[in-house]
Amino acid sequence: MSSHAARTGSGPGQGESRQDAILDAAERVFAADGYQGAAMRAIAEAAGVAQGLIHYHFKTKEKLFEAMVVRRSGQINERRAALVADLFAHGDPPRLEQIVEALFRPTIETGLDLARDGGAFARILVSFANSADPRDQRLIEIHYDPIAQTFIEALMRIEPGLSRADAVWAYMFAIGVGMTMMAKTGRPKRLSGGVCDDGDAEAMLSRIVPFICGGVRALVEE
Amino acid sequence: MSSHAARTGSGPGQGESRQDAILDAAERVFAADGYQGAAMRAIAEAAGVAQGLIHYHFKTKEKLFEAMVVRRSGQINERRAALVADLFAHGDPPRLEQIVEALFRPTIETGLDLARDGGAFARILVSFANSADPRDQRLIEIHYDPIAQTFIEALMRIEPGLSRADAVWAYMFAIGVGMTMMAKTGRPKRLSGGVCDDGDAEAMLSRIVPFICGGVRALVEE
DNA sequence: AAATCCTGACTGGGCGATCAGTCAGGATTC
DNA sequence: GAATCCTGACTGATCGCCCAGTCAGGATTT
Repeated sequence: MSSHAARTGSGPGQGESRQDAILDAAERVFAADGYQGAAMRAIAEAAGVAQGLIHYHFKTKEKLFEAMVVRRSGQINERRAALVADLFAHGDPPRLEQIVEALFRPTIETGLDLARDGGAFARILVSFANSADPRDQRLIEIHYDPIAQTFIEALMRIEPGLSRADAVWAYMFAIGVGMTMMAKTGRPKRLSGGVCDDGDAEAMLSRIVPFICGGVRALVEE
Repeated sequence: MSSHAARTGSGPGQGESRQDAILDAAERVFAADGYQGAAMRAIAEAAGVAQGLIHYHFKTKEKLFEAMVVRRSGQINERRAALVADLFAHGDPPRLEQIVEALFRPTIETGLDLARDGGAFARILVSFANSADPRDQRLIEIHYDPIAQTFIEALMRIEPGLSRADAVWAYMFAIGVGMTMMAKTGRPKRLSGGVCDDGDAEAMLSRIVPFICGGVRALVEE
């Protein structure tokens, strides 16, 4: 019964390959248990494959993690870049609010519309974006610094009063605020007696966007 | 050479006890390797004690971690509460900027003036404050939610236009921005070509405070 | 001498990684 | 067209290592 099928053609796969199943499982287990806490055995079980197969395809735990990051960050950052490019493609310059929205929407939508992981990748992103570990920072540098520069330049373009240093800080702070949304700790609900829900991405965005824009404009005025 | 001395008095220790040495070492190792990645052996070695002694004093790894959190969060949050109380003790209401500064200064000063750990606890705080793990959230709830409520109420007092929900979000976002400072990833330096330094807490605070205040005021105006 | 502090050897278990071997099916040979 | 060869996907048992935690007993304090 456990057919070897899935990848029907001979060329580049179509349909859900076993490799994709492993990456999906890795996303869930890494999100739930952290990098160190995630066991290759647990990932194999979640993917419904033998543990050996993960090593066959990805060689090591570290490379599996990187492959997982590459897949999702590629999807998300291509979408982000496209949104920003669109905003500047037309005659009139975009509003700051639109830039900030372009920064976050792809992340939450990629986390949500796949649905099978419930924002698992976002949680992984939170923990390793904040890591000082050189291994994690290398991944950030390769896969996230380029899109960061795109946004930093976008900020400078529409807010000419912003120095490059200010724009870098503004970007970092914006990401920090976004972490609040992606971490999904449940703390806002606790602190507010149930009113605030960090599971409702849309409601959060409607607060995050004005908050960040207000912060950026305050830096401009300094 | 390796005297067993250290604790000179008889009662509750004065001077650096072995327990404190273990907690200091735990702070450094947990910060460097994460909770799962930190080995009791490594902590024992860093503290210069036998591994068995850690279990003698703290019983389990989890309880050691909690003891470490309790010690520092106690120091930091008492200072934070005192600062906020001071701000409201006098006739005229404080400025929003002063509240935000009271929120962060104790954390960076407790992280820095002990100097022996170079902000190790701040980094631990970042990783477990963002954790969705119930074990971590329980610690946050017990040791950080009360002071959070204090700040949320302070925000509402000086910005009457802020609803409770807005104040909770504002607090969460502020903490998110503060994470940027505490994580010390080195990313700002990379993104800015060396101009921005997340190791310079004073320089960061001078940007963080206006950014957050601008964000809060933007929420008020909505 | 009682109590507390402390050590270092030890244990069982879980870890990442390895590897010999199975299997399906495409290519090659006759 | 059938026997052979070959390859890439996959399994499950296994390895050596390191982990948190234990414990018997030595050292030190009171």
